[in-house]
Amino acid sequence: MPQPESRTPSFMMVRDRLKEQIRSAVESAQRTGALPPFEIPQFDVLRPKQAEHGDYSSNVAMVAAAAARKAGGAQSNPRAIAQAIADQIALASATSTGAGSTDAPLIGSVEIAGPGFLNIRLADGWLQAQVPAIIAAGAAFGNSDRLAGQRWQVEFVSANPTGPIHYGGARNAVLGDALAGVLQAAGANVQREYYVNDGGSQFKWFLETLYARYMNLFGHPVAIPEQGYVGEYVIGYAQLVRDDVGDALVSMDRAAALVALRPLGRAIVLADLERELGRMGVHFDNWFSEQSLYDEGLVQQSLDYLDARGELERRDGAVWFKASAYPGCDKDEVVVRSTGSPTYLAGDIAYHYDKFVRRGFDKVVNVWAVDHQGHVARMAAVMRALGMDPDRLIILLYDLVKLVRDGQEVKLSKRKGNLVTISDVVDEVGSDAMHFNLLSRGPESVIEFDLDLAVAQNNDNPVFYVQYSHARICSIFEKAAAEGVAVAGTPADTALLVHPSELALVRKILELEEQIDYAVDRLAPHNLTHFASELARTFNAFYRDCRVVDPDNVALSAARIELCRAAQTALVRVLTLLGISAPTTM
RNA sequence: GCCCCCUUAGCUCAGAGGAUAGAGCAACUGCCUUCUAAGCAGUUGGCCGCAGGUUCGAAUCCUGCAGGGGGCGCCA
Repeated sequence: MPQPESRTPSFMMVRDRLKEQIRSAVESAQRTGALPPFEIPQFDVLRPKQAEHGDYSSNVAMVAAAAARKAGGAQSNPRAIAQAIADQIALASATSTGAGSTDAPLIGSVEIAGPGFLNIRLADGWLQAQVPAIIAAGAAFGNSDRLAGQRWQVEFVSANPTGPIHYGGARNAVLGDALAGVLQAAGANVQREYYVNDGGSQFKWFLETLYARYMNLFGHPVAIPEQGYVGEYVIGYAQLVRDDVGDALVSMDRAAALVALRPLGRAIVLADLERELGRMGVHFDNWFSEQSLYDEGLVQQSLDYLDARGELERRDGAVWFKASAYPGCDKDEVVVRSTGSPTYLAGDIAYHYDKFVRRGFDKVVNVWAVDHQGHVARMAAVMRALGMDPDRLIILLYDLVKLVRDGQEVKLSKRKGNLVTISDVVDEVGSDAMHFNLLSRGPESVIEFDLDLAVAQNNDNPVFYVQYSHARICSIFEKAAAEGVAVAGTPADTALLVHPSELALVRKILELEEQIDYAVDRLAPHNLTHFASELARTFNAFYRDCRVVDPDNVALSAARIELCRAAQTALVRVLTLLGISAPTTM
């Protein structure tokens, strides 16, 4: 059978190809006089909910009817217009078959239904030909070039460097990581960045706590400051400091010791953050220091820049950013206190100046918890004040995670010390279950996560369902190899795949591209968890209906092995994007 | 008071202006001589918070209202 050798991993999405074919069919119909001349309006190609309505449907005839009527044409019945378009599509498909084309025709049939929908069914031959193409695409399957050439940054987590991250931060981590993944899949050059807030008061209180714990190790009764961190983990950090420098800080005066402690404490807490995030498979390309903005004078530089543009004002001894001049902001914001010390916003202005002006990212996504929503309009104002298009900065807000244990909500607080960390939850439910759970809902929904239930219902967790399917595929490969029927990777005639469950599986696999595109569109990857479940379910239906390993039909077995490999390709791809492992046995 | 988000099956949630609103869990009924039954098939379950509007068509867009959550600091 003809193999689509020329197809690259990023071939045009089916939906877009259909749209193109429909458009040219309309134009052909207009040329032949079947349709009156009119400007082709915006129309949709979408996936019908009902399977009987085909693989795709289009409302082109309905929206064209209005346009035709407006153009004064006699033909304005949507169903009649649909018929004219369908005729042209059928004609085009029939004539494109020959001419030595390596591409099988995409469209199998077109039907007219309801008020004038065009219901399109993909051709079996085309579907069969996609199986080797999917396998060939491998880890790149589902990629597109939609964002090719663009430099993106996703800044996420960015929890204060004062100790382990609480569970709510896990949502930020999985969301940012998955988002960065789909942006990369869409062709963008993506940097994952963690903004380290080592320049503010929280870090200062952390250092003072660390100092107190350190001194306590040597029997000196230094009290933990009132705003310090009482969690016992700081004792562990203090022991690491002692391991590193011994009693060198004990004899120093307090101020000098704190200065010396700054890089030590920073390194210790960052190592802890990195390790903890690493346990969930989340890794950053860059850890950006807030303090460095001050050390390099960038805060002053960007404030001077705003001042020169007339965006600042001195009032009541403080320096204000005139945010109220911008939409969504009802008041000005202090950037330098009357005490002379800059506010957090001053650092943030410099930080974003750095992101866009110095480092030149085309787009930046900041993943923030919803309690920072007041900061969103402010940052848009900052962008405008810096003379940049505010659309280049995208703030992705996600709502909170309510952790429930023993029927009661667990309050998360580093200060109180009854910390529930990411590691705690990874220990309890596992990284994979946590990823799936936190990524199966939209960012704006509140998640109530019952730890007891998660443990008790381990087997009912959808993530296991999906992983089980993958393990099942691997098991089939072993079985096939053991029986000497077919080895994965041997050439096969995928035209033998004609069973409805086989073709349904190919269809579902091919949907991944659109799912990734949709996630990029919305900058929210939660549709991918649902897709993963659907893909697994579709595979299981195929598994039920079609025996893969059959010594009496080696050719068919080989073709089905290839289909399994294609399914595996898609499963691994979507699980990888979600930060979930694909175990070979369970 | 002003601003933002949410409200869909008993529960947790999807739903991209399209046709008869979907999954999972829970409940009930079947299916292992079989490549993983950690699976599959089926049944039950809905004034899509309420009321208007926009249009060929609204869970989806607009307005108002109710309920829930969050934000409005010379905090970060």
